[in-house]
Amino acid sequence: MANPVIRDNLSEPIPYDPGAIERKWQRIWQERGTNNTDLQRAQRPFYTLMMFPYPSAEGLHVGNLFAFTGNDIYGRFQRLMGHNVFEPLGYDAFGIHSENYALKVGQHPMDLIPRNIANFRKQLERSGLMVDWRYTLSTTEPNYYKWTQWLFLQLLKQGLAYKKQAAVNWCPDCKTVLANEQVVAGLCERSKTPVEQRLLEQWFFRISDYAPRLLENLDRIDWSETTKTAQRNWIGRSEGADIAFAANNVAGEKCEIRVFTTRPDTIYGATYMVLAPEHPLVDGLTKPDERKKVGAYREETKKQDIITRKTSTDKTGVFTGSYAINPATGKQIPIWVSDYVLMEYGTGAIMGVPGHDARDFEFATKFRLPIVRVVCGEREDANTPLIVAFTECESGTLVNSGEFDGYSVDAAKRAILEFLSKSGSAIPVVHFRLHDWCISRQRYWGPPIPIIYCDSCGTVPVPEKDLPVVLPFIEDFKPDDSGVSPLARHEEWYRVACPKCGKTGRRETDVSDTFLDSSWYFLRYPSVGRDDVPFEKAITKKWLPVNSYIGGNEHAVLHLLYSRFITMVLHDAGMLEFEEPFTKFRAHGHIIREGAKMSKTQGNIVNPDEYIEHWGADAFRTYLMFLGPYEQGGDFRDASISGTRRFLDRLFASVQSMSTAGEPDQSVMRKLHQTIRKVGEDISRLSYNTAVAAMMEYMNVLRKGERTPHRGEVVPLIPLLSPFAPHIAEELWEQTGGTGSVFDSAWPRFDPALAAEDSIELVVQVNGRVRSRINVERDITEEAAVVAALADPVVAKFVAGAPKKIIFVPGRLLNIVA
RNA sequence: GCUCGGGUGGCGAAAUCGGUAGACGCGAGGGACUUAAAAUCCCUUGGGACAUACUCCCAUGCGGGUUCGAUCCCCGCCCCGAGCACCA
Repeated sequence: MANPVIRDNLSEPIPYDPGAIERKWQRIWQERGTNNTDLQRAQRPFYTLMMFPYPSAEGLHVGNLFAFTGNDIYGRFQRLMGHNVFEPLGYDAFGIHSENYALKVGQHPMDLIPRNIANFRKQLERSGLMVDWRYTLSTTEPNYYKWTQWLFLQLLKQGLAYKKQAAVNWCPDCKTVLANEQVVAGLCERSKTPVEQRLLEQWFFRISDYAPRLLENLDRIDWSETTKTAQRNWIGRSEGADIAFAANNVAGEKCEIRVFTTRPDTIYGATYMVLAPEHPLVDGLTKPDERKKVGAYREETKKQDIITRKTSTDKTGVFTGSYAINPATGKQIPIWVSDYVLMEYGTGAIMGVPGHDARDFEFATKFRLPIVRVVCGEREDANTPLIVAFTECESGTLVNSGEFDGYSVDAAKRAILEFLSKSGSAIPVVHFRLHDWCISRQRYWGPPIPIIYCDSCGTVPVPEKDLPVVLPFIEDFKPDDSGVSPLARHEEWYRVACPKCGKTGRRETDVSDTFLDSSWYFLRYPSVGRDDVPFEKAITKKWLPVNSYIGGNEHAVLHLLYSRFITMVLHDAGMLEFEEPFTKFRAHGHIIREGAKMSKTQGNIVNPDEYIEHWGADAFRTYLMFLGPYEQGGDFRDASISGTRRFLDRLFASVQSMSTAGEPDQSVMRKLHQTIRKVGEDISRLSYNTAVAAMMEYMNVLRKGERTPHRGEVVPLIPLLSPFAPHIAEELWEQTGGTGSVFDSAWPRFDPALAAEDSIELVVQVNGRVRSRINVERDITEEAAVVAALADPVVAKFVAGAPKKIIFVPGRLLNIVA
């Protein structure tokens, strides 16, 4: 292969021209199919997955490239380690982002998205990813979302999809449903109108049924601890009790109010009860005199948007006029209604224990309800006044609690629960805060939910053979004041024959959440091209679960949880053999610039094209990996890119000038083998910045004092560098006579014997302070080391008499305690 | 408020198991080459004391503790970032 660089002066070394080299190798990879994986014949399959991007009109972001490059390096490394690596990439192109952008620029997403994708593809190819583009996908393609709809039908069949009324944010001015992100401080982000709650019929998935399993499996998967912690908190297991409080409703009938508490030990301190405004018992418990007030309060809380309601801490509430009986004390306690109690959690009712819960304390203070101390700390007694709620429980002891006085909190939890259970008024329960997944979106740009409503047959699923329910092209896709999706206005699409009886029915006009699109895309990649099945059995068995997944932690509790849920559902339906989709997951950090996350509003976005143009994709990739620890992210600073570029220049120059005469230098070869080991270990644990540093350090040794490096010292560095800078590596591999692609060669073999040092620098400390460093044999004994150390005048100066104690760390350090 | 990350030179950072603090890179200063500049190459570069060297002292957000020895472990704070947030 001819060198693309034209030499006009043969005495000058050929300069490194990344633009030419990168174009050349991107062409060759394409022609030879270097990045393609033979999925059928692969012997050692390794599936590496990166989070597919949303193809924005602005194009590829440095953050995308940071994420993809880190994945690509890992994939290329695994290939050099002998695996058949499959590295696919696609587009998450449905959803509110695309739709809003299309609305803003006055274009149709069906026109916009394909253009964005084409642009992304071009940018991605320039960045040198080892992606097998034969297996790409976009969630907006009918042959993809056909299976997203199929997935919905499977959940329906399993009884895991259901419809119920739920609140959504509604902007009365824009007359549209808003996503939570579009509500800023209770106002619509566009019109600044106060947002209201509207109740709509929406589809839900029973992810909460899977809460215990989603939680327990976390102990068995190799994921970033930060991600697992986020999921644990999100799933939110809490152990406690359901306790029944007896009351009489206004009609004089007995009724029972069930509350959930994690602190049954504090029941003697329960001086009132609170029901959520939506609680079904509120009507029956509200006395005629209070009806007006309670009704008004319920109306008012309904109006509040979801976010304001969840985040306001100012306590409000109204008294129903009724009382319940505290089952422990037998006393009457007032029943209140307040929106600080949420209908969605627990039983929608609580016992108010103002002495030992900060929120109850605030509420009781505001409404002058009695506050009773039932737990006290070491320096307190039953009469110590409460200025704030006492919530420390570890060392607490019960007081004012009848026969349980003196019990520790832990003992009391068990004893009181047992006592209440006997009378049938309490049962131990475990609650999870994980809510069912609402997948309905009253929008246009998504896969239509495959349901038909028929006046005779009710809710009828679209038969699988009729999938996909194609999203029609409609000119006016803007949401309107009907509160339903714009699709409802498209008569000929909306009216459809019922699959059961043939009479005219109505289609479901909501589309599904984009997180449903992305909850299964990794299952699809290996089966791209198979239109008869969502994922083909044999190929899925061969390639899944995913071996390595690296992505942003912002998806810890959304995409990553949904994917696990969907995988479990398909496993339970007998369609998948595994129940966890990603064997290994690592969360990468984020690139910031000038102290802030890069964003358009901050005006600190970096366009990768310009950098690639100027420095080359290889230098840019290497820089991104070098700027900080990959799992923590780092600061993007233009100035530092020159360092990684210089490093590549020096490697390129070394290959042009290396000598073939004689033998490689032994001490350089020692450093080489130490570098081989370090780079391999560092890539394995995603410590990319130190891997690059190690190669730079080796380069410094290689060229120290303007020495001419030997061929044997230089060539092994090429595969080491290749995951980071694939183009220059291919070029130099070819120049040094390598056959085929460097990525079909092998990772250099590490030889421990060649890496071992004969002599070491032993650190000598006196009383833990470094006083000297002495050169000794690698395996020097403690006795010999002490003799050598005391021979050092500086050490001797600090050791007056006989040493009291000697600490010897072989090969490293000697500490003389004088 | 809760949870999880962080805090180390002028800057980005390293130190994998409690054992040389600051590898590697940027920037800065000096030098070589050049008519000159750029590029390249070489040297220096945490602070302080001494004229220099040897050497010594100080230094990993702050205050304590454990240890022969702490950037690392423990206790109590401060600050920054991310996520969750009236979850009973």
